[in-house]
Amino acid sequence: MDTEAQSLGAAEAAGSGDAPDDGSPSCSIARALDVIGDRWTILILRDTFRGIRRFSEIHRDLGIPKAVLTERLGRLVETGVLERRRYQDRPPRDEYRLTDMGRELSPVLVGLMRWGDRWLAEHGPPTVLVHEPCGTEVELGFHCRCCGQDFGPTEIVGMPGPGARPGTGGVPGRRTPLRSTV
Amino acid sequence: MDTEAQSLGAAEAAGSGDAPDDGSPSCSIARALDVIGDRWTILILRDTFRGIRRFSEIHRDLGIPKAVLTERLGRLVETGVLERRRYQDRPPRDEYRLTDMGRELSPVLVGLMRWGDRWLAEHGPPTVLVHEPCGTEVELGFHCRCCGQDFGPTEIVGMPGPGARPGTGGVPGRRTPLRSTV
DNA sequence: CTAACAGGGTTCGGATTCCGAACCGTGCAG
DNA sequence: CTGCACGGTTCGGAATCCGAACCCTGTTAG
Repeated sequence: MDTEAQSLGAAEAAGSGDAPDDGSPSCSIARALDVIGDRWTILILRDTFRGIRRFSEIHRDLGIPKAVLTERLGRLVETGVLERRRYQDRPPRDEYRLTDMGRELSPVLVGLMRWGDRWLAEHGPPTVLVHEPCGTEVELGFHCRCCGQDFGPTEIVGMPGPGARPGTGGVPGRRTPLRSTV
Repeated sequence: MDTEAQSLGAAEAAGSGDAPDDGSPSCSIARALDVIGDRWTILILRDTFRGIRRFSEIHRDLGIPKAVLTERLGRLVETGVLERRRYQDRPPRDEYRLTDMGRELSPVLVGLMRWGDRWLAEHGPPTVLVHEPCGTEVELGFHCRCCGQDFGPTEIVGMPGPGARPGTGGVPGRRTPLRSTV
């Protein structure tokens, strides 16, 4: 039988997803989810990527309760994903803009979008993303700088990195013997 | 001033994120979030990618309440992201495995992981993903099949696709005039 | 045969969080 | 002075989440 596993976080295969000692998860996915792991938060970010940046605009667009929007925007600003910036003085109005940190979430958003396009869109993609200079549809995928190749998840393996915690699964520095089961 | 916007879903810039007429959102990101837009759900998927596939293993690994795990696994099976498969008969034991649909979420998971590595990992990435054939670290990014180039989010624009709803923002078929503000 | 145990759940209060509607304060504009 | 838009806060009630306890099936030990 195939008891082999597949990539993604092999280094802490036996650890709990949560706080082993210092209160923060030892997995980058879990840590990322502590910041943006919430439906509303992701939709707010989608809006800011689309240029919808003001409290009232986001509120109108999403139908999100104001109290929740206030809380989510505050948290995003606090963690540095968005910044609050005054864009006019009379009357004073602020908008919420993506920081570099926020902008680097684009692969996650695009990944969700492509997946929804592929598996959940009855009538085809509502929106198509194209490479502006040439108008071709954008691809999102894995790439190897060494081989120059594109490839799928089956060719990926995980191994402990510099931030691996002792006692959370893998022997530090040694490659965890995982292979794809795809 | 720059009132220009950035990619991602331009086609429904004025629409609500939710159900315009048939009860399902007209944005693929929102639709995707209806299926996997939950912290626990994503952590469960992370585990299945790592080869943790049994109820008790996931329960132990995440510390998730059993009732919640039962509900999430049921929903994932129902939507086709996971499948429940018997892997031994005496005693009867099942495991939850990724389907093709589930496996195609890998860019989202990897995107979250890279982002967490880059912005939230104090001591460096807990886990490193490498291209198995050559051992080089995996890159995740946008690619243009036409130009053969890799590029960032600033070179992406959104336009209405075949599944765009009338009255949700853009004129169908016409490119929405968005540019990056990065 | 009986006891003990693991896997995979279900049930049940109590604590959080979410939600929608109403209200509030500031700064214009008429 | 009145009205209005923006960006919130406050406030119950409803939905979720949580941990602990319990349950059923099938297996292994004595």
